[in-house]
Amino acid sequence: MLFFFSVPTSMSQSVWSNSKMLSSSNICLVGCSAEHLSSFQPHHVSSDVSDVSGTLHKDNDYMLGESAPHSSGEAGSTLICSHDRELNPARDGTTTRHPSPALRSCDHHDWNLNNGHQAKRARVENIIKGMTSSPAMRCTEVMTNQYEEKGCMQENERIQELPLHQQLEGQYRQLGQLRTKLNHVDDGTETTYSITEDKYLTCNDSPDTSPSRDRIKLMADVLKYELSRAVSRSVDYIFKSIPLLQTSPNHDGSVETDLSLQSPPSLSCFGNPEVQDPDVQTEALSLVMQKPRLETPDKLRAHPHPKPPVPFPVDSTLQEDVPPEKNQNAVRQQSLRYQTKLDTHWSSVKVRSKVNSRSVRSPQTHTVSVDPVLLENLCLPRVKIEPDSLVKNSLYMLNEGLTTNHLKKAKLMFFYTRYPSSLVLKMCFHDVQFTRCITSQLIKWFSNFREFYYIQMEKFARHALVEGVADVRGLTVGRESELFRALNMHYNKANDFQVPDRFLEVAEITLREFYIAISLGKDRDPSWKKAIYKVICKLDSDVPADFKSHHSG
DNA sequence: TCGGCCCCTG
DNA sequence: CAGGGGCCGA
Repeated sequence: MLFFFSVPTSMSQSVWSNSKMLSSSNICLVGCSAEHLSSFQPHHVSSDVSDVSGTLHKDNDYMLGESAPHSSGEAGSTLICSHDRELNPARDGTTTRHPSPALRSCDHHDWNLNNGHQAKRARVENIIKGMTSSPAMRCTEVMTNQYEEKGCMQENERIQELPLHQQLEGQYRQLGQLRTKLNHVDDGTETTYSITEDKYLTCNDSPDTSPSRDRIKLMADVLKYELSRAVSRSVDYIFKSIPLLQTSPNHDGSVETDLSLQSPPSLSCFGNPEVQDPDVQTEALSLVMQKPRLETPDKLRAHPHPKPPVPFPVDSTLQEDVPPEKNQNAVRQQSLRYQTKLDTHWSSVKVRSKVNSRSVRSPQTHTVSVDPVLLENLCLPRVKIEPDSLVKNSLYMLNEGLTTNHLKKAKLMFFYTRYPSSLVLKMCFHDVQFTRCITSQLIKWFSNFREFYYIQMEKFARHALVEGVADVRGLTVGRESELFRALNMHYNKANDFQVPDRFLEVAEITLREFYIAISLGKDRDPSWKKAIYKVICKLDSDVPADFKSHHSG
C-alpha cells in the first residue's frame, strides 16, 4: 500500500537536516506497481510523499521483491507529450564539427632541427601541445607527425596550400594509407583500435564530398591511437631518460635522479609546477592515457620504423634487427621494468590533496621521483604480469582501462540498475583492474546517467503539468513515448538492445513522482528531489547474468 | 577522514 | 562525460 501523510511545509523544509522527524512517514515503494501510483490525483491529495529519513543506501536489500517479472503494461501505454517537439532539443548527433582553423596550422613545427636532442624536444612539445589543443588540432598534428615520420613532408605541404576542405580530403587520402598500414600491422591480432573495425573501413574516399561523420570518427580514432602511442613513448622516455638527464653522483657515490626538479623544459609539465599547472596536465593526460603500450614482436617486425624520426629513445633490445625470440624476452623485460617502476611509485604513493599535488623530491637515493599524483591520474592500473601469458596476450594486459565498450555496457546496465553497488560493478566489469580511479570513474558514469534520467523526468513532468494533464494516470511511459525515446537515445543509441519492460515501469513511476511533487509545489524545497531519489533507488532490478559473463561488450 | 552522492560547470 | 565543490553518513 502507498500511504500519504500530511506533513507541514515547515517540516518538509527541514527533513534532510532532521531526518528522524519523518521516520514514521516512511513510504516504501518496494513492490509497488505503477497501478498504486496511478490512483493518485493531485487535486485529491493534500499530503506529502517525503520519506527522507536516512540516506540513499545502495544496499542490496532494496532489491527485495523487485526481481519478479512484471507485466509490460505496454498495451495500455499512451503517447505522452508526443506532440511536443521542443521538449527534445536537437540531440540527433548530426552536428558536424566544422574544421578548425587550427587544421591549417600544420606548419608550425620546426622539423629542420639539425640536432637530435632538439628534435626530441620538439617532438615532446608537439605531443604536449597536442594534448592541450583542440581535437582537430591534435588530430592534424598527430597525422602530420605520422607522415613526417614517413617522409611525407612534401605531401603535407602541398595539402596545406589547398583550400580547407581539400586539405581534409588530402589528409584523408593519407589517412587511408595510414589505415592500410595499421591494418597490416594489426593483421591477425585483435586490438582495441576501432580503426580496424569494418565500419570504418567502409569509409569512402570520394574526393567530392565534405568530411563526413565517419571520417571525423576515423580521424578521432587515429588520434586516439596515436595519442596512446605517443604517451606510451613519453612514459618510456621518462623512465629511460631519467638516468641520462638527471643522474648526479652523490657524495657517497650513490646516484640520485630527480626528474621533477631538473626535467628539461619540454617535459616540464610532468614535473615542473612553475611552467604548467600539474593538475591541468594530469587532467589532460587522464583523458588520453592508457597503459604504456608495448609493441608485440609481430608488430615490431611488421613495422620496421626508420630510426631517425623516432623521437624517444627506443630500447635497443626492441629494435627490429633483434631476433623474435630475443624480442619476446625484451618485451617481457621491458614490461617488468615498467612494473617495477610503477610498483615502486605505487607502493610509496600516498594520495595527496589537490593543493598538495606538487612534485616532491624523494628523500631516498636510488629512487626516481616522478610525481605520484601524475601516476595516479594516469589511471595506470597495477599490472600483474604473468611472464607466461605476457607474450601470449600482451594486448589484453595493456587494455585494462575503461573503454567505450565499457561505457556502452554501463549504459545498458542502467536500464536495470540506477544505483549499482560496487559489488555489482565489479561483477559486471571484471575484465578491468579495479583501482580507485576505475571505480570512481564507473561511479561517476552512473551518477551522470542518473542526472540525465532525472532531468528528463522533471522536464516531461513539468511539461505534462503545463499541458494540463490533471490525472497522474494519464502519465504513462510506453516504448513510443517521447520520454522513452529520449532515454533510449541516450543509453541505447544504437537501439540494438531490448530495453526491459521493468525500466519502462520505473520510468513511469519516476515521472509520476516528479509530477506529483511538482504539482504539490514541493519543488520550492531545494532538496525536493531527494525524496524521489529515495523512492527510485529502491526500484533497481538485478542485472542479468549476461552482463556478468566474460565478454565486456 | 573517507567514500558516495548531488549539483554545477565546461 | 569529467572535474570539482559541498554535503552527509559511516
